[in-house]
Amino acid sequence: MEYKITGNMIYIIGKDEFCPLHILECGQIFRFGQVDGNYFVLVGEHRAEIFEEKNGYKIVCDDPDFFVNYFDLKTSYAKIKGQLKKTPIINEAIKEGNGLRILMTPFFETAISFIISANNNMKRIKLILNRLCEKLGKDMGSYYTFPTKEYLLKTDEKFWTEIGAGYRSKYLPKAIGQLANFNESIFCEMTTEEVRKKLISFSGIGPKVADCIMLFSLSRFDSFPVDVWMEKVFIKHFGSAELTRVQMSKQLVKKFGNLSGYAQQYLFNLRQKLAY
DNA sequence: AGCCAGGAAGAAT
DNA sequence: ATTCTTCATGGC
Repeated sequence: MEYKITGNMIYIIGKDEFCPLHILECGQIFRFGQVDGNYFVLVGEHRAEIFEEKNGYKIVCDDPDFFVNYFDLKTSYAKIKGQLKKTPIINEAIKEGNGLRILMTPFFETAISFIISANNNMKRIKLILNRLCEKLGKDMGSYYTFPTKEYLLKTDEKFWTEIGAGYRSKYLPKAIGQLANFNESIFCEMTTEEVRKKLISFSGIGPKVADCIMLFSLSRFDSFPVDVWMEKVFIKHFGSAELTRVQMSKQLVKKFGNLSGYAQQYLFNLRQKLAY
């Protein structure tokens, strides 16, 4: 992936491995939007805006080094896509999501976001997270940051109910307490199965949310989150409907190995077409 | 109006 | 160790 940094800008050279539509609209993050037809993305305390150019994209942001890591620009997708194209259904999905990339979202923000995502829909997840940041984030003028642990630790069940988190409101304060004095760097020495087990021990985190956290914030690409959509895709394109979602996920990880997460994202990006 | 959404917790079996 | 029930809420 070719890029160069100039001042507060990152220039993406070429459009084959980077497309804001594919990257942002595939459900790995929820704090993004458009102004004047250009995508912007919020992560932690940062903001970036993406402008399309003739032969690439211009990312205007507050911290280019942070966003080089966030967009994982040092990873080339050529091999990944080449390998995955051998599976016909994913080859089809890659055609429709060629510029997709898996982001490197901070652990704590990802965990909170995906606890909220359980049995929920994209629009309401975005709504709840926007309300959270407006209430507890730092006002940066044109946007609000994601709240710090310090502020999140002060929240109670009532707070989350008020911003519309529904029945997840009772898990969140407990999960925040558990996560706040937990250092995710210990995951480095653990297998993916051990990390998953640890994550599931936290309130509000089950198998699917754990898989999302591992994939989107811990670079565990040997995980394949199976939600209601991927269950439909699995039944139609991969196997029987008699399996549980956890069993489907296991089968898919066995098939795709360290490319599982990428495979999942290409399929999820095309979920409406592939599920029915 | 009823059904659904990037599921998990707790109870029952 | 697995299956069943319940859980808020905004959008379509």
